Amino acid sequence: MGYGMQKKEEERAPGRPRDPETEERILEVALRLLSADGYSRMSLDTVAAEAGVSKPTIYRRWSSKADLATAALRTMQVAEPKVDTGSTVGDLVAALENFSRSLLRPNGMSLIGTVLAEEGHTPELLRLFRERIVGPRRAILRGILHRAAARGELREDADVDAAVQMLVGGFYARYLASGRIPAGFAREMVGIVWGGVAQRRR
Amino acid sequence: MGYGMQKKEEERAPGRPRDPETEERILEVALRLLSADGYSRMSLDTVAAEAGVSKPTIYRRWSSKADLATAALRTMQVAEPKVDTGSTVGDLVAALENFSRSLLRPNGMSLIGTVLAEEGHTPELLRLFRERIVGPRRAILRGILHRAAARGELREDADVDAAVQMLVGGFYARYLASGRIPAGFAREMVGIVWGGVAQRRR
Amino acid sequence: MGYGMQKKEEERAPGRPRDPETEERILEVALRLLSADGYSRMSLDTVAAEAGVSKPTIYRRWSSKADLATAALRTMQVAEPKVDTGSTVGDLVAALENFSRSLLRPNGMSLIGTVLAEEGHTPELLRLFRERIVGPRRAILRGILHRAAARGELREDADVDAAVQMLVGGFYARYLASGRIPAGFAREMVGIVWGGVAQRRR
Amino acid sequence: MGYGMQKKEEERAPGRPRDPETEERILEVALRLLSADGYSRMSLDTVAAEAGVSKPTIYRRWSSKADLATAALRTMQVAEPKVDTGSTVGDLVAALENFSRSLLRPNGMSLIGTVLAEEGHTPELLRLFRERIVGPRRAILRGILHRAAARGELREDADVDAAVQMLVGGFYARYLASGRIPAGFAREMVGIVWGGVAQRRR
DNA sequence: CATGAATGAGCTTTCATTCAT
DNA sequence: AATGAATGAAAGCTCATTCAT
Repeated sequence: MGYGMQKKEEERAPGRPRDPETEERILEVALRLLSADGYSRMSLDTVAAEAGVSKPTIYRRWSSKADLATAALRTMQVAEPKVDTGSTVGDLVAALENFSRSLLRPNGMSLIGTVLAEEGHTPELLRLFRERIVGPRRAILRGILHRAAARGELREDADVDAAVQMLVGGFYARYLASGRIPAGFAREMVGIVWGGVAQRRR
Repeated sequence: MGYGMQKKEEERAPGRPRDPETEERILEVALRLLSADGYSRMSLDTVAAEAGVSKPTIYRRWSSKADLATAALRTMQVAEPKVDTGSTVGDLVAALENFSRSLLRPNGMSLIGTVLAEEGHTPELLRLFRERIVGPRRAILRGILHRAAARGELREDADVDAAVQMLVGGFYARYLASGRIPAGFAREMVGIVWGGVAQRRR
Repeated sequence: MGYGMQKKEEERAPGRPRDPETEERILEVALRLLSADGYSRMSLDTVAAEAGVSKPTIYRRWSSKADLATAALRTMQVAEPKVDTGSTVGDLVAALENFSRSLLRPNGMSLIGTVLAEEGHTPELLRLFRERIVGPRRAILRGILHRAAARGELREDADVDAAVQMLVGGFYARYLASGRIPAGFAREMVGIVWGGVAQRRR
Repeated sequence: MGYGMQKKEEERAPGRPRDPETEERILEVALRLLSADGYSRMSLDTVAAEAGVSKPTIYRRWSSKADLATAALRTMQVAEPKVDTGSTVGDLVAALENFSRSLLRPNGMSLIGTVLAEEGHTPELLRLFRERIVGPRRAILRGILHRAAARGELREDADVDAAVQMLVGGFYARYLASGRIPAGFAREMVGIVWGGVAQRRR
C-alpha cells in the first residue's frame, strides 16, 4: 500500500457533519406529535420548535411532511420481549399483556387512529404501520400458535390467522367500546380462543 | 310577496322559520366529509359550499366545528337488521357479516380512525361514537349470546363481553393488518369463539 | 303589476356589501408594487398591508397572485389624449411626446421589464400588457399614419407597421441605451421616418 | 492516484488552487438561469446544483447574489460578426438580421426584461447590460452610418443616434407588440430610415 | 479551499370564526 | 334568519446567507 498516505475516504465525509442527535430528536418529536395530534394537526413549525432546529433542517432530511411522518413511523419498533412461560396458554397471555401495555400508553390508540383516518390522504402511513408495527406484533402470536401446532396441540382445522386477529382485535374493540381494558382481559380472551382451537382432550 | 321568499303561513313562529331540510343537509355533508377527510381536514368552508349554505348559517345552529362534527355523528344510527336464522351460530355469523359490510364501505374505517385520532383534542367525538355506533352494534351480538345463555347453550363461566369484543375486534385487527377481509372470515371467527364458549357436547 | 310589492331583487344584494374602494385600493397598490418591484418580488403581504386589508380579503377577489397581478394590469388604460395639430408630422410628434412622458414616469420601464421577464413563468402578464397597453398605443400612431395615407401623403409602398414600431421602439432603445430621452428626440425620429414614408415632393 | 484528484503541479500558489473551470461553469449556469427565470427567481441553490458545486463555493467568489448576477452579465459579449456587403443599406440589413437572431433566441428578450425590471433593486444589472451588450451593438450600426456619412451618403443634418435607436428599437417594439418578427422586417425598417437620412438623389 | 449543515425571514395559501347588512 | 365580507393565525415550503468542519 505504498507510503500509507492513501487513507480510505469513507471515514471522514467532507463538509460539516450532521449532529447525529438532531435526526433522532426530530423523529422523536415528530412521532410524539403524530401520536398526540394526528397527522394533519402535526405542524412542522411545532416539530422544529420542539426539536430545537429550524424548518430547513428538517427539509434537508425529509422532503415533505408526509416523508417526515413516515420516517418517524419507521423508527417505531415493536420491542416485545420474547415470552416463554412453558405453556402455550401462558405464552399467549404474556404476549397479549405486553401488547396491551403498549396500547394503553398515552396516545397508543391515537396513532392507530391517525393512520386509519389518513388512509385516504396519506396511505403510506397505514402501509408503514402495517409493516413495522402490526406485522411484527402479529408474528409473535402467530409464532406461538404455530409452535403449538407443531407440537400437535391444535386441531387440524384451526384457523391460526383468525385466532390471532381476534386476540389482538379484542383489545381494539374493547378500547373503542369503553377506553378501558379490565384486568384479566387477556386471560379471558385466551381462554375462549384456546377452547376453540385446541385439540379436544379425550 | 315582499322581500325574500314567502313560506307557508301555517307556522306561526316569529321571524323567518328555519328550513329543517337545511339542517339535515348540513349534517349529512358534515358526516360525509368527517368520514372521508377526518376531523381536522374537514373544513367548514367545504361543508358550507357542499350544503349550499353560508358559514354563518352553520354557526347559527352549532357553536363550533367540534359541535357540528358531534352533531353529525349523533345522527348516525346503526341500522343493522335483526337476524334470526334459528341457530346461535347462524345468528352470530349473520350479524357479523352485516357488520363487516358496513366496515368495508368506503371510509368505513376512516371514521373510526378519526374519532380515535381526535381523542386528545375532541374527546366528545369518541364518546358519541361509542354511544351511537359502538354500543348498539355490540348490543346485537351481546343479545344473541345472552339468549343463547338463557337457553343453556353457553358454559357457565363464559365471558360474553370478551367474546363480543373478539368477534368485532377480529375485523378491526384484520383490516388494520391487511385491509382485506377474506370471505368466510366471520364464520371462522364464530367457529373459534363458539368452541370456546359453548357448552361441551357430551 | 298587481300590488306593486314585488320589487326586483337586483337592487340590493344579500349579505354584507363590499366596500367598493377596497377593490380599487388593492389593485392600485398591486399595480404600483408590480411596477416597482416586479412580479416575483411583489408580495401579497405587502399588498395587503399597504391596502389596509387582510390577505383573505385579497384572495376572496382574486384566486392567486398571478390573478391579482393580471387584474391590476387590466386596470391600466392608456389615456392618451387625442392629438390634432393640423399636420401629420405635428400629430406624430405630439403623440410620441405623450408616450414618452408615460415611459419616463417612475417605473414606466420597469413594468415593461417585468412582463417581458415573466414571459416564461406568467405569460398572461405579457398577453394582457399587449392587449391593454401596447395595442392601444400603437393604434393611435397607426391611426395618424392611416389618415395620412388616405390623404395621399404617404408613398404607396410605405410600411405603416414598421414605421409605427420604429417610432415607439426608438424610445425603448434609447432608454435601454442610456436611461435618458433627449429633448427633441420625438421630433428627430419623426423627421427621419417621415422622410422615409412620405410622398416625395416634386 | 492519491487523494481526490491530482492536478497539474506547475502552479505554485499556496493552498489548493481554484479550478478556473469551476468559475466559468458557475457563471454560465447563472447567466442561463438569469435569462430564463429572471433575477429574483434565479436561486443560488439551483445555480449551485446545476454547476455541481456547493453554495459557499459561490460565495467565496462573489459576495452576493447580485454580485454573481452582474458577474454573469459581464461575461456576455456581443459576438456580432463584422458585416461588409459593399453597400450601406446592405450592411445595415445584415447587421440588423444578426441582431434579430440574437433577440429571438430562447429568452432573448427575457434578459432585457429582467435588467429593466430590476432597475429599482439591482441597478448594476442595467448598467452592465448597457455597457456590455447594448453599447457594442449600437456601435456596429453607428459605425456603418458614420462610414456612410464620411462618404457623403447622409444628409448633413441626419441624426445618426436617433436612426440607430429606431432601427434597434423597432425590434423591441415589434416583439413587445406581437412576439413575432416578420421576415423582411429589417429591410423594411432600413428602407424607411434610409429614406429619412440619405442624401436626396438628384 | 470546498463542503454539507444550519438558519431567520419570507413566500402563497387556507382555516375557523365574526361582522355588517 | 341568512348572506357575503372580513380577519388573525397558522400552515407547508423555499430562499439568500453563514457556520463548522
